[in-house]
Amino acid sequence: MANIQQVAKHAGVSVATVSRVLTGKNIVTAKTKQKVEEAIQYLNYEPSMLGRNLRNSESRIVLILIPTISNPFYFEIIKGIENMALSQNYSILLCETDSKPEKEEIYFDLLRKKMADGIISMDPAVNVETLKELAENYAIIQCSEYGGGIGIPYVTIDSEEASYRAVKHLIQIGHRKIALMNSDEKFLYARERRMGYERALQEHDIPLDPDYILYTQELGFEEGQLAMKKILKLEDRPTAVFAVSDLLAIGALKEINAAGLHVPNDIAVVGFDKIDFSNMTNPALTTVAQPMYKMGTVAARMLIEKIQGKPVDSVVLGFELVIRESTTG
Amino acid sequence: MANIQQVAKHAGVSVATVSRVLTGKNIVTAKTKQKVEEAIQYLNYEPSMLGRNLRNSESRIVLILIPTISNPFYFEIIKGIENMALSQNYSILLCETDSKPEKEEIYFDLLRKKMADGIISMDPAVNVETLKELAENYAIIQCSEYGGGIGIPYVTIDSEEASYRAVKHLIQIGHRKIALMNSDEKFLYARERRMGYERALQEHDIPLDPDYILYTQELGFEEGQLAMKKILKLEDRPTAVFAVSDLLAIGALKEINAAGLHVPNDIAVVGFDKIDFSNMTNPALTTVAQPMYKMGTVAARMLIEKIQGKPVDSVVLGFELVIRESTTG
DNA sequence: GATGAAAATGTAATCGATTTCATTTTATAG
DNA sequence: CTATAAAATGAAATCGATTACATTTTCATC
Repeated sequence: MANIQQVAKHAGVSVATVSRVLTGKNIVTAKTKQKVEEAIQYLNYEPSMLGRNLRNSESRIVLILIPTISNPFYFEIIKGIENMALSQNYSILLCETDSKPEKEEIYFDLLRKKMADGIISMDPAVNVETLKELAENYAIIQCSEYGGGIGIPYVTIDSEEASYRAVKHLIQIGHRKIALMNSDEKFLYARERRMGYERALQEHDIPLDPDYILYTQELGFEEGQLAMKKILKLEDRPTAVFAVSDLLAIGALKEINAAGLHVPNDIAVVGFDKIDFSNMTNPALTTVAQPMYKMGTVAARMLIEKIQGKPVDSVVLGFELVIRESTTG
Repeated sequence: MANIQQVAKHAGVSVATVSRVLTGKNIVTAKTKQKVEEAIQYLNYEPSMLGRNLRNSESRIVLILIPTISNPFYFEIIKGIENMALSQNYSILLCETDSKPEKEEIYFDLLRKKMADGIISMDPAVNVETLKELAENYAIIQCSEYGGGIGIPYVTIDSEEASYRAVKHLIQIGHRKIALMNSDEKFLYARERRMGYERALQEHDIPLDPDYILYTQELGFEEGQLAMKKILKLEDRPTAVFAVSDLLAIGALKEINAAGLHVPNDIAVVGFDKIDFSNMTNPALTTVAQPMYKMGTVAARMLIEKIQGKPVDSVVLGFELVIRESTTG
């Protein structure tokens, strides 16, 4: 496979001139340009990014950190990131951490070893201390999930308000016994969503029942089933469930069905995220739609600006409550 | 950020010695080794992969080509590939082609420009001619979907047999009017699955009804709904549907429910792939389980061997019919 | 202590591009 | 036609590692 030397030789010019033709930024005579392009064609030459990247001290690769690839919540975000990144000639490397520090380290190392130019972290479980430390020397953006007050720019939605609106919807259609299926409150968004839940209840003078608040380790289908099993065993059974992820809600749905109960007549269900599957279930799921694609493009743009050394500010995007069959029948 | 020169200087040795300590393959005195390690520690040095990769003429990155990230079918395969790759110090770059040649080209270029060492293609829509051409100079493996007879090693299952077994199951539980929801027969696997379907029918003297065979453009939920709508309009309505992907089957499920019919009492449904969601629906889906994780690890191993210049042979893995509520109630 | 082989280390080339600075060529004006 | 500025091109340094080859050090042996 040809290199730039051979192209230069074949075209009868110096490597500098070939490089000028390649990058297109410098002035080259039309005639020389043609000679060079012919040589490139003839030799089937493709410039090596290995050489270019070393010289430019960049890899043009950005890392996306997600806890698991199995949660469809990330799809649209990833698409947004990818499209923005590709348009700026960056490639994305998808990094599944399984929320394990040792896998995280593998990808952090890629950054330290210059194999990546920056990170978009969507992993709430990520080691915040390490992230903060890395952020001093490398470009890092938090997307969707974020640790507040650690000085790393983020893009997200107002979780408290979204949660408030979801619960308010349930109250407005007549529910007063509403369960909250939340994730571990070590995550900021979990605390915010509980606060929104409480605010909606308080506003309508509904007393808080601690039995109605459940915590799950992860946001998956099985955890939703498990939590729903517990809810169904409560003496004073709730008439509605607000789950902080669609997968949890879908698990709940399945469990309610298995118990021979009807959604939404016996128990109404609200999810969070508006993943594709939320529309495929029976009944279709009422859910909070995050602007995922937008989130992705914004995060990518922020990261690229950060890589270029520009200052970037955090962004809070809007959301939308999508009302479907699981609350209105 | 420090480079190898500075480490060498600080440790009072040559860069060669530092490199020897880094790679660990050459003999270095315990004393010098310690000096170097202290310098590395002191300077917070991380070797740059840009330099190393240029010198070694490798990127240690492999590409995974998938049509869309939204189909959960790819999850487990990707996990398999990733784990095997990581264990061999490769990183994976997930490439969504949207089945568009122009996006494909972006990723092929990464290979040509030495930014990637090889490709695992799972995209049946991939331009076979280009792929074949690339395979002459680069390491390429086909996974799950493959073009036969083009000399590129693949790992897959026996689609014809799997399809045969799925349809046979439907026949054994009493069905004779069985629809096939297939994808475009430009894909080899689609042709193979139709053949399996026909073989099962023939074996039980069930005449082929062309109205019972439907073709969809893609393998998603909406296409399943659409196809099911058509099936429900048939005068002589089938009592069972075999869909060549779980997403199609889930779309069918939803549509059957919407029509007020019951699965499996009115219509039984069988899917293909055993994606996570096939278990989350109501009722849970009978489906053909592909050994996806295994497929991923095998494909990754094959690719790495190919990169190392070793000869590799294609592999056909087993499958399993998972019988659940959508056929047996 | 001298000898020679083996072990440890150093020097310098190399991977393949980009870019600074120097040099040559071209164009413009007088 | 010459002087001069501007444009085009080339030579060589550079990015940061690895490694072939050369050189020095170590150490066992006599």
